[in-house]
Amino acid sequence: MKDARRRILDTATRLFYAEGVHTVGIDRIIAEAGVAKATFYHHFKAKDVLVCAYLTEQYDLQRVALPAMPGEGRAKLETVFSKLAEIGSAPGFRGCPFLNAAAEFADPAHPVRAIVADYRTWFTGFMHGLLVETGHPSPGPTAHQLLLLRDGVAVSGALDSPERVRASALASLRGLLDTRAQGAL
Amino acid sequence: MKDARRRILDTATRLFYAEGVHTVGIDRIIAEAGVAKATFYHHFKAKDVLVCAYLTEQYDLQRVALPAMPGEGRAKLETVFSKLAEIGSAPGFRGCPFLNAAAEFADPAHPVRAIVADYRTWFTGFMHGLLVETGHPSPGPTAHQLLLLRDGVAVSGALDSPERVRASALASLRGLLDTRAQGAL
DNA sequence: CTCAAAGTAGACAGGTCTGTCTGGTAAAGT
DNA sequence: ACTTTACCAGACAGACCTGTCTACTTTGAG
Repeated sequence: MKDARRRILDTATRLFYAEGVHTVGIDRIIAEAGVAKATFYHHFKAKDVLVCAYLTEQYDLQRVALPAMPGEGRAKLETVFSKLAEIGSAPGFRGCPFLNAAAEFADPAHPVRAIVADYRTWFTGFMHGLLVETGHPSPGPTAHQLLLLRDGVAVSGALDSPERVRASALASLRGLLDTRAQGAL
Repeated sequence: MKDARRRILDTATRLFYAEGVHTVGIDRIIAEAGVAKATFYHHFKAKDVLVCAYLTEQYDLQRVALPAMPGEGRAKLETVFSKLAEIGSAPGFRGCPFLNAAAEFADPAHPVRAIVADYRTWFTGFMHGLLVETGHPSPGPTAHQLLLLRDGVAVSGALDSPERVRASALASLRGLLDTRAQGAL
């Protein structure tokens, strides 16, 4: 079967996300994916490579899905955060895969951290673009504030009761966009 | 020496925070603390107990330090977030110990997660109290929004360049407090 | 048809981890 | 003087981890 690599990556995605990268071993992945160990190491030179492949795929998925959401400018911002809050309050949500992975890899020089940094840079730029569309007076600082909000939604969705997340996310978004105190102080 | 327990906890705090809980082993802790293995297991029945002691101590420290900060009501809120941003942009900052620990313990029933949940409940209540002092019209939802902001500051301080964190934290705080769109939508 | 690529099963080496245990020392209270 | 408590040094068991290896089978392209 040609889809052994696909099965490995799907299984790893499920287990890494649900239980963490370090706690899930290769033996578990190959057992649940139904592949032999040699097959695994044929497709992925080491476990770290698999972890990077997992995160890169998540990055690629978001990079396609978020810009494809409906709306323009401010409406799209509301749609994006509404969707983020919906995901973050859904059952099975275990936080942002990038934040969870970064917490498990303390070394900032690790390749995993580079992928996380790339994702964050991309997300901030995506926010910046939408803010420029709306004619926001300080898109740079505000884009970073929206990154903070995104992180808060992801963390709180994983750790707190999910009911409040959606309301807080949208209220915060409006607070950040409507205030007159945008700049640094 | 009676301070073996203290040395163990100090060493564990330093290593757990800097490198993560799972990646730091008992052997490493006892070596750097300069204690025998039997001494370690005399004071802490298991590694998990040490992890809980580490987090509980961090919780206790914050529970004392934050309310003791200067100011009243809104001024205290600004002081608190200013301090959080300062810590979050200092060298050596590796994120919030509670969030990092929670990311390493996927099981919500684990004792570590209970400590994290307690901390978050306490922090939200602390915010709520300060908001009530300021006469804020919707202290409940806003307190939760400030929890999200706190999470964002902690995460971004660990993963992004620290310069922007302080400005974003205070601008976001003002945005959340000054907006007219507080409630759920 | 042939042959390389991709697959299976599973043993194995070498390392790390937690937690237990033995054995002995030092100090401190009673 | 005695006994308990805390401490040190380090061996050890048992589990688990990653990554390599042998040996064999399947499959698909040329």
